[in-house]
Amino acid sequence: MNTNNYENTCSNFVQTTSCFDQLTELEEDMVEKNQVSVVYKKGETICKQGSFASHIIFLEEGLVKIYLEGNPRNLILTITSSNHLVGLPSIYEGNNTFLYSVSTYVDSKVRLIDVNVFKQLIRQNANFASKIINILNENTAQAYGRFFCLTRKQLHGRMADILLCLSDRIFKSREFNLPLSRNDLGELTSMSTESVIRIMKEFKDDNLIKVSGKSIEI
Amino acid sequence: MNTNNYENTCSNFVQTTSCFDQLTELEEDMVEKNQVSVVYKKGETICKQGSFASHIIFLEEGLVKIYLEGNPRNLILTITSSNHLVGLPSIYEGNNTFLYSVSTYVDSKVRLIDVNVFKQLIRQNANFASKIINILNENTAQAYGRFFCLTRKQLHGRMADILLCLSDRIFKSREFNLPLSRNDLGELTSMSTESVIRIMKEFKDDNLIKVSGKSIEI
DNA sequence: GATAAAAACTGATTTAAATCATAAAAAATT
DNA sequence: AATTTTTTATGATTTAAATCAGTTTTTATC
Repeated sequence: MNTNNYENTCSNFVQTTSCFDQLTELEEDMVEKNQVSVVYKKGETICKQGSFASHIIFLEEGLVKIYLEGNPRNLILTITSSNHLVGLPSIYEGNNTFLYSVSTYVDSKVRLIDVNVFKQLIRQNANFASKIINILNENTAQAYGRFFCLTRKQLHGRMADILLCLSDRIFKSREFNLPLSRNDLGELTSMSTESVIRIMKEFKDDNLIKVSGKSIEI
Repeated sequence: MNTNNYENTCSNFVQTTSCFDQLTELEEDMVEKNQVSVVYKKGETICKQGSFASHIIFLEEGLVKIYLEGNPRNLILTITSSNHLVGLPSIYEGNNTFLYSVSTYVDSKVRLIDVNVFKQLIRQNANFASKIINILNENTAQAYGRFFCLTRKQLHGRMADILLCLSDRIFKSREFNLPLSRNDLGELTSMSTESVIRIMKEFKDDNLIKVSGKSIEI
């Protein structure tokens, strides 16, 4: 990975959530007994920034946005797809609330794991903790990339970056149906909805992308 | 902590680096034997983004900036003072380079701890790993706050935020000698040096701050 | 299928902040 | 102490991007 290249910052790499592989049978059992499966419909909110974080969220299937609430506009930190852990930063001492809100773009299936069980697993299983550290650090690397991108690049660069990242990391195809609205793209790139529209139009006119309805081809 | 209040984002809270308290005597010994102490003069670079991260940096004494290199301008992620660990995000699998550069504002004393020893400690001591997770998560919380601040607030808000944070978290006084240049304040607030100067002047004219030389009073 | 509501689009206008140009002051170097 | 270099400062100009105002299209709801 080129660390001087602040690209592909909309989401993180596919994290093999191998952290669970580190658990003993007993520990796996403990997780099993202290989790619930929940299905969310498209557009629903899984967790709300500032509310008590009683559980860690494992996204089994679906697509969600992780965002900071702001007035009047939110800031989308990442788009996250299947098999990712969400809400890890809420497990540190002295903070038991969600740092961000999470809501779904499509129907999604999650497992909610008791946060205390999760903390206990970290304290008793160093290999598990080590994997969690890996995940946190990867998220940090991604956050820094986005940080740079949003504060130093201008509109066209930010838009291109996000479209490429969605293509590379989320949909893994040059052609995909984008469930994000223009407003969401705005909250993701930190620009106004009108600017998103204008730039998308320019990209279209320059034959960089093809748009028809929700379908986008790069 | 009010999670909807994106303030005080220049630095993180004083992290009691209690992570080392979790080590056994044997482990402490291992750290002891695999670290070196280095003294850096003001303005020197401790580590360079993209270079191999062979060690974790423990800042025993001093003041440093942690920043992403950019052309033409850098982005300062945080200002860090004594007793903090630096370079933790570099320890994840598949990445062995520094995510950021670090350089000193004042003469500083650091201990460089072998990264492999550090990784081993994490894998063998879950309590240690748990503390590291705490630190990482606190850093993440801070980064998100800054993220929001830099992308959603405008110049005056960003400047005020940084000055207050420096006062609260770094110097712990309403009056302090600021070793950062106007250019650094710009890289910290993501604005041009000229804008920093203009806004500082406005704050001065409005009697929000008093400036004489490097000394600032809020 | 009609109506309401939300999202997408377009052009005109405003504004925040960068850039440019240049000077003064402070710090570092000889 | 004289010099060069760096930092701070100030005003004029430009520019990127937001805001505003309005229309069209799509989606959701009755």
